[in-house]
Amino acid sequence: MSLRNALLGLLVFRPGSGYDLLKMFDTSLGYVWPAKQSQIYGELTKLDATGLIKVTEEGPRGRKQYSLTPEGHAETLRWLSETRESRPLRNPMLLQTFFLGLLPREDAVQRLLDHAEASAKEHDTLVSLRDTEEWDKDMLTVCGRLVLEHGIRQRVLEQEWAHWAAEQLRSGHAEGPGTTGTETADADTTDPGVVADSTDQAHSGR
Amino acid sequence: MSLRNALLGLLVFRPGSGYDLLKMFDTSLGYVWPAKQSQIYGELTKLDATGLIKVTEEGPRGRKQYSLTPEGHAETLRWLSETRESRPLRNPMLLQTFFLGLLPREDAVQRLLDHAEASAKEHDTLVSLRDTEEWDKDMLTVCGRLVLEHGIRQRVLEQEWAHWAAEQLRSGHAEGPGTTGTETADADTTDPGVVADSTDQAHSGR
DNA sequence: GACTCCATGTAAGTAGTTACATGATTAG
DNA sequence: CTAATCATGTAACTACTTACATGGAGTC
Repeated sequence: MSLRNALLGLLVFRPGSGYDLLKMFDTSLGYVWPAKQSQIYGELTKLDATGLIKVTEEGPRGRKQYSLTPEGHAETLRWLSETRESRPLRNPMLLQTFFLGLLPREDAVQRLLDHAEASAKEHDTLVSLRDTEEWDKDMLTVCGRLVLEHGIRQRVLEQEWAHWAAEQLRSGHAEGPGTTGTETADADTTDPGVVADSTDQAHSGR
Repeated sequence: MSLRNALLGLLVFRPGSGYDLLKMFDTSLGYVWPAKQSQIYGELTKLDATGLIKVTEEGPRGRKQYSLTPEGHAETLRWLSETRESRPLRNPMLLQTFFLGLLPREDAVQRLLDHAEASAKEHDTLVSLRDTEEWDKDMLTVCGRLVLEHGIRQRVLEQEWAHWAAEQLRSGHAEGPGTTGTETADADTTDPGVVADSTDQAHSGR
């Protein structure tokens, strides 16, 4: 549903073709909501069919310029005022972190440091974007700037967290995958399962 | 692909049925990678078919206990060492923020404050989880704790950012949608109207 | 006997990705 | 003339969601 609202939102500001919208996704909106060409065109067709947008002009090369209908405009305001969208639910990087203990400890630590470094690079990109860009005062750029600032702070968080986490692993005494490890615990669930039955795991990481 | 790796990852620690895995998603892993019952069962069937897991025991009520095969184990280590998963790509809340300027200013500000408050509540929940839980030293809980800490820091960030953003909107002088119609600004490309007087975008985060 | 929990599965639909296919217009 | 850019579309696939359907086992 969100792609739909993203498209409608963009069309509030000015009419545009699928191609125009695609460019806007690639340069700005895509940071928080990426979309592929095929998905955008498909969604526009659906929006047209439901009457939330309509073709108001046709240009060269079969260009179709879409504009919001009053219903589309109303729908956008409804979406903004009646729904509160939440944070992202899935975080692949944290999923991997959850299982990082299966790697040899130095590898796991390195993993976290790599993440910190990657975040630092992204941080710099975003900061220079913030400082280079013309930031006038229209709604779109004011709000775009709020979003950008979120991204910057996020990258700072990632770095700080990753360094902290690396330190935890380094100093912690959690066993690596090759040692017997978990035996301290196991109070909770019934199964003493623990990985360790086969010794070959010791060096399986690399 | 990630659900697959999440399931394999859990099965490294101990064999379990679809039902067991579902519970683990609901209580821990689901914070970073939610999954529904139907998807889990479907994925397990596929993993069984590809030989990454197999049924090692059958219990009452048709219970099937799955265990990793050596191939499944290798695949998990490959996933951990050879792929680096990235941050979430889509953030519904930020998508909405991008268009917040379409609401009357006080509504937009309120929106951000609501987000701050919701984040504060989540923060408290996570903190009490951290402080209540038994945190022994086995791999799973050590890494789970890293993930939890990320969540806590994230909620702090959300609050700080939301308050900052609300302040930006409050003090900024961009017009709300009621004042000058952006909606009337059609075909001309560069400026969808709505700007206003006063100066400074005082900048920067904290 | 009723209720809850354990346990699995399938069907229909939405959302998103990858890849292919086609052609017009413009700038050099 | 040729390469880049503008412009749209479709087909096949993977991932995820919602809803339905069924039944065994334990417990009050």
